[in-house]
Amino acid sequence: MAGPVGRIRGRALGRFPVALPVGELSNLHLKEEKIKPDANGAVVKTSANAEKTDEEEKEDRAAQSLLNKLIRNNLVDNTNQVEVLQRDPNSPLYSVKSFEELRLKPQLLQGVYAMGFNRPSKIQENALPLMLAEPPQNLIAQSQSGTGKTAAFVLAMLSQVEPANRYPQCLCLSPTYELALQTGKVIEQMGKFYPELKLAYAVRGNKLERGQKINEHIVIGTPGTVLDWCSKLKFIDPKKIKVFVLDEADVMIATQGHQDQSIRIQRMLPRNCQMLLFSATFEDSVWKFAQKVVPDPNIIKLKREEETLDTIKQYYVLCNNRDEKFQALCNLYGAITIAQAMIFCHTRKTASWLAAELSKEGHQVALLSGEMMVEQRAAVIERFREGKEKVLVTTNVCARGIDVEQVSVVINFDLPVDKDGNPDNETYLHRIGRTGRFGKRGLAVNMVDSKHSMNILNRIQEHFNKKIERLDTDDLDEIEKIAN
DNA sequence: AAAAAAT
Repeated sequence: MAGPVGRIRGRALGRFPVALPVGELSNLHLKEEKIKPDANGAVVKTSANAEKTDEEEKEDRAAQSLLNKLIRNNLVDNTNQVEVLQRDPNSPLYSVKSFEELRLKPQLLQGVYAMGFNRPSKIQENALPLMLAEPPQNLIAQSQSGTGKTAAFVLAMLSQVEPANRYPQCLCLSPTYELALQTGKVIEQMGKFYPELKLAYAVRGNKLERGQKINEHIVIGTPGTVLDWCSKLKFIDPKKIKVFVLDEADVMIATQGHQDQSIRIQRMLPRNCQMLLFSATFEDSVWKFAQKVVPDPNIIKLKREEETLDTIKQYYVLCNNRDEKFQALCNLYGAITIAQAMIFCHTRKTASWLAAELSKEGHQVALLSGEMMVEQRAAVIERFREGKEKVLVTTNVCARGIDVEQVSVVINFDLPVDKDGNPDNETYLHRIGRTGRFGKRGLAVNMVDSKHSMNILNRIQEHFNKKIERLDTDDLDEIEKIAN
């Protein structure tokens, strides 16, 4: 192991002095001319100041040579799996290996450990120091499903809360009702050692009285309700929000997603509000848009080949029509109910049809789609979380973010396609990411029912450059194989 | 096509 670099010195990173190797390291930053277009052709900006004095040039060269040395000594991540681009040239290239290093408030650190986290995950190592820096830094961060993004931004929100101030200081948007509830629970758990901390859910079904004011410190919600509460209904004063989080950020700012409402909400926030965007996927055009709407962003980006999780085995089943898909699914039922499974359909109609048909065959399944009442939706997802339901038939409403550890199989009864019928690679990755959480093994089975859908699957395969193997559901040995 | 929505 290489010796220490620089000297350890306190530094005002975050609200508390942080011990970190500053000295030479503090001069380390990525130069604009070093940044090349990434694999997707996007060029990312890192440094605001263009002109440099001779002195600065010299410092830059020294910093670069130190960086090279550090890389040789493996002190800096040189695997190139991720690109971490920091905006502030004066902040050190820095990642934490323990939660203690972040100098979190004690009650927050207590919450972290109470949740069973021991060491920061990869994304947490890199994102937390940036998010907790002083002054607050904006961040656009990409990390695979099930790698701890939620805990990362929840920590960022909680560390900014001043409980004495009885008004919303942090706002987090989720694309769906179920995900908002889930993220809310994480906030509550992680913040449970702040006795005063209050959280408000701005979601459908939560009715407030006219003229009422939200005095909770953190608001978690879905875009439509949050926008209403901020504008027309005036329940929330957006002017005092310090941290704005977009979870599943790509779908939140996509034109065909929740762009309208999200941007309208963003415009109501104060200019110096910290913006944090997190997702496992950022399709090229959305990535560019994200960099336009986030001022001076820091960036954590995955290379295409690192987007998929190797722990998730992917298969396809070849059928000729919907009835054959149904039969194949019935053959699989025994294997998938060893643990829990999620079955995705393209429409609400197909989902409810499929749930009904499986029930008729004597297979117990639960159904969850956006056409149901929110109370019912909350009850179903709760039963699924508790393991009272083994199989959940659903639509894209559950494609993103839903974290049920026992889910070991994801079935795409219909392949994910967008409104033009093209393969929806991002949704594919999110769907299969409902399994294989936190390094666990997972299985994805795609049901192909025509030449057309085989073509879609092939294009998904090519996009991720990942082999999807054929599975024969009439062969019991094969099914045995997937059941482990 | 789904989701969001006190319209």
